[in-house]
Amino acid sequence: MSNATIYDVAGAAGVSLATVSRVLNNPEKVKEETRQRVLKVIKELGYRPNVIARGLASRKTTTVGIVISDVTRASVAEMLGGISDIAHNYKYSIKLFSIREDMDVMDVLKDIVAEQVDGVLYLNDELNESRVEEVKGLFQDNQIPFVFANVVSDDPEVPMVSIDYEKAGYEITKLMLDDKRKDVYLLSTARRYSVNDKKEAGYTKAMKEFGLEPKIFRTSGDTHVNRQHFKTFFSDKKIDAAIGVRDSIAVSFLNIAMDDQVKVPKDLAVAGFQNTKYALLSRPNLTSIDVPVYDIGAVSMRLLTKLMSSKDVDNIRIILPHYIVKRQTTN
Amino acid sequence: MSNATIYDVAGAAGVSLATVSRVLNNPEKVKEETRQRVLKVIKELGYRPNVIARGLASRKTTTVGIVISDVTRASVAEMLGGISDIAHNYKYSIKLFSIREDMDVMDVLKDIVAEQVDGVLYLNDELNESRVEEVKGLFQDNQIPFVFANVVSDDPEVPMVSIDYEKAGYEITKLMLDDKRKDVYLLSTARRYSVNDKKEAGYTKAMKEFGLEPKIFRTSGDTHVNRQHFKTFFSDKKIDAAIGVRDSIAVSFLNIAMDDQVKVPKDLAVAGFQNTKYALLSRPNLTSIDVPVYDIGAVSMRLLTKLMSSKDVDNIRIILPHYIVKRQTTN
DNA sequence: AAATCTATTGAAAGCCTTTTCATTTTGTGA
DNA sequence: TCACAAAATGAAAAGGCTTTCAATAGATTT
Repeated sequence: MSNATIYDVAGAAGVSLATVSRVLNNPEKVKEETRQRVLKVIKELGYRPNVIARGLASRKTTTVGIVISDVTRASVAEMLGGISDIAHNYKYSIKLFSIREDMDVMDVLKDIVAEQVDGVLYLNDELNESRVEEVKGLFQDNQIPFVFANVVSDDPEVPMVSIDYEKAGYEITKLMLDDKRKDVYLLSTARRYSVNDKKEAGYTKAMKEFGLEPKIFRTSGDTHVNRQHFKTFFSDKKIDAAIGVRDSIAVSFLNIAMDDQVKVPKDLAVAGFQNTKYALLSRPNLTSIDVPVYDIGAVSMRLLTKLMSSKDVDNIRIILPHYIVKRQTTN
Repeated sequence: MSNATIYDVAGAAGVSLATVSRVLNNPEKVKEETRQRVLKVIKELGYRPNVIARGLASRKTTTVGIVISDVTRASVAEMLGGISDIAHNYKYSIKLFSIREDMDVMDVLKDIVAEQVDGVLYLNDELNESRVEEVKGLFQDNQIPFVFANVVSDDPEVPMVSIDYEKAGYEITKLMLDDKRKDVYLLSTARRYSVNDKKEAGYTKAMKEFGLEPKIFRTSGDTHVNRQHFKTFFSDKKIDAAIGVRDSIAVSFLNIAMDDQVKVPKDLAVAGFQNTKYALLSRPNLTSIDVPVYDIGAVSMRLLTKLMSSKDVDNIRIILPHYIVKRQTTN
């Protein structure tokens, strides 16, 4: 059927392979007339170049590797949407690599290198600085362009696209404090990631400014476990505001508060991060920091294409704007 | 760095390429002693075979293509999780292909063929029978194994993994009817897909059994548009139960009902399909049909690996079990 | 010890392109 | 019409691996 090779096309069009290849890759180098003839044959035969052979010959696969931890997370999926759209525009294919807990990260990355991708997008926001450096080292050694998406690194050499999480953390905390709240908790994750560290830093800064003691409560990311943790909250603690480092954490906290007949936002203000669908579908609607996740994906993919084509890109560290979406869980 | 080729390994180990290749692909064919020697060199040099070259030579890429419409949808992402896990077990890489509205499906699929994937998983549940046949034809012509995941097709030749959506539709409707509800609406989508057709068929069957007229309300999938549509509902229509073909539809309907002070589940029962996180995070918690989305992904990937390795697979049509998760929106 | 197998290895072809370099064709100006 | 530069084309190498086939070495049989 459509397993015609370049030989078949060349034969049918009465030209050499080289010419067919040129028609496809450097059309301006072949005479209009022959070009049309070749294109006609290509169409008739339904010829599509074998991308593998092309990849071997040109040492370019027009494929990018996307490294993720958990596709299931709404933000990851959303980012993937942006990546996919842009990749399609630039005719890049996407290869997905999930890194699960039990895997050796560097080992997976070496596999990715062996896959001959032209570039790598690293999506895992649950990354700390030392890991970032390791990853950077590996890709640089192998001369593979890479971009971190939604990862905050202080290394100026690391190409990244993110929002200013510290500022966001500061602002949302400030919102609570300006509303005369005193016992503002930050609900963070047990494991430490650079992104959440930044949120914590912003939160802490705001609290300190108001002369208040920062109160960071660490919980697992798991909704069910959270539930257990949060239950004790209203009996034990004085609290009038809670900021979840993720919407899902904020919403599950909110739900438990509602079960306990806590008046929101009168006695308790709640806010989340990411402004996912959860925030919209929760009752009352959750105030949240809108992180332009789709855009982070799209922009980082675009940055990657630049890095893959030319060596000198002016700005390899892009901070996208965020804003607070005020809804019913805050005044 | 680690751009050692098979030649380097062969040279360093004092053997021919063929032997190195055998060590990697048919270890039993090389003497224990030499094998160890080669493996040692491979390790030292950090050699990893170039998968592109390997793909060209062996005509196998150990890569599967996953066709999706919208990664963003929670169910798609979840399925992708299952696929990814199993693919990893079998050492397959994943290439992602999104098909957006404005693209020509068959054209994209031909591209996928050109990408030389060893098999294809088609995830789009928004598929009608004729499209399924077209897709099937293309892949069969090109001898590429394929599986439809979460797609219902009546063609016995089409490999597919799904649940029995008709039965599920019947059961959830029956639940409402057994609870003495009379005005049971099905909130479906404007566009017609085989999966939703099945749900509708089950719903209709149950309604007819109770001598009631089926009332199918079609809306767009978009949450915001739904809102407009649904607003009119409580002033205009008599309704005591609503079944959304997706959780998100059910939840947005539920939210609007709650805004209108409708008593749920007393005066209005609501149920959804898929049992996503939305169902869990909504207030009150949404009753939903649990669709084992992760498993559908995992099982279909496993089925695909079978199809890719051997030609005769006993059962190419797998129906997974579903069940109703009763929560607070129904009695 | 000769004959026959079998296990192990190597040489070389092949997979389908791209790309370099050489060659042929075309076009231009005198 | 001729010389020469530019444009168009083709031949062949290269890319890194798998795989067939032939050759060698070692083991087994008689």
